[in-house]
Amino acid sequence: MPKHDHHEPDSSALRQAAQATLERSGEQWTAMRGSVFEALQGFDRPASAYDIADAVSQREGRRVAANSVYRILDLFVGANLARRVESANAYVANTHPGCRHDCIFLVCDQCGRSQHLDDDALTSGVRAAASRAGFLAERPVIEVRGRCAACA
Amino acid sequence: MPKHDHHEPDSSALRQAAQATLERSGEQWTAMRGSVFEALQGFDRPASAYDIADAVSQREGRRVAANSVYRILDLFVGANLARRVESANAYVANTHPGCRHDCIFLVCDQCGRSQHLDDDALTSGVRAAASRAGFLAERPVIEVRGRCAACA
DNA sequence: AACGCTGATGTTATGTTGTAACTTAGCTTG
DNA sequence: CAAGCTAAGTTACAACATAACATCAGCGTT
Repeated sequence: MPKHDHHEPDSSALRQAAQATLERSGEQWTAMRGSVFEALQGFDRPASAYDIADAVSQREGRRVAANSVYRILDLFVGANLARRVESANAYVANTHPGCRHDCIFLVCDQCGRSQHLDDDALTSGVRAAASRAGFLAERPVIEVRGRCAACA
Repeated sequence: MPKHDHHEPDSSALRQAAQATLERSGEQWTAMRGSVFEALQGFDRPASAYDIADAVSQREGRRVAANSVYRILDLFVGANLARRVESANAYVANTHPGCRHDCIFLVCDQCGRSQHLDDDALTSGVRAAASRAGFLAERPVIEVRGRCAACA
């Protein structure tokens, strides 16, 4: 990974992966969608649709309505490019677009940042428990509110 | 359990248990709080603060602001008389006030009803996973969206 | 080029959820 | 009764989310 690259290779790689994933699912990668994705990536914590609308508005020098952002975020969530953090009414970019598994978010009540955990044993345990109760699990929501290491 | 009782003994027992729990925590059980609790109990699915405000307004024949309901719901959640279902922006009465453990909600996307699971192995697993990540877990949010047995 | 189709976005309006700030009422206690 | 407290009322607004309809660009067809 070249250290001298000014264009943040990780984030541009992620953007490209997101684009590829979206296109593979038969959707277009438009300028607007690119802007929304980049704005989303630019936050270091879950961002609300309105946060993103503001960021995109800045970046484009014109008023972008929350409305349009919601549409695109819904698309992203459906295509797994982004995740919704339910307990924060906010969204994060998925760092592994294309890989579609349940995940766990740890959300700091102090700084607002979140980290992402994968633990298939746990998530499949949750699905199994739902199943034993006769429930058809479609979307587990597993989040933990508390204090992150930096804020504890 | 007497079948002929018209006053629904379970729910009045629950109301009494809730009252006892709240009072044990040093808070008053006022008429308003009673109304809110009973309204909450009266729903067969998670109810929003506004749903409850409407129900209480009906029941009391006067306008009750959502505001007041939120205050009381927050109190109830703090005292464990009620739980908030994050993925539904709604509240349910806790059928076991006084016993303060993590719980899992299964929320049906079709009928909106939710059921409550207890699975200490799972919830402590989630807390442990957070802990391993250096995160101080304060409030796990474990919910599953999908279809209930009746709607599947 | 004119047409009509489609998908994406813009625009406006409105609905829903949640808080904040301040006031009023009722109770308790000196 | 006055002071002090807690609960609840009132008003206003902030934040989150959706609905309905208009516009526009691209594209294939005539």
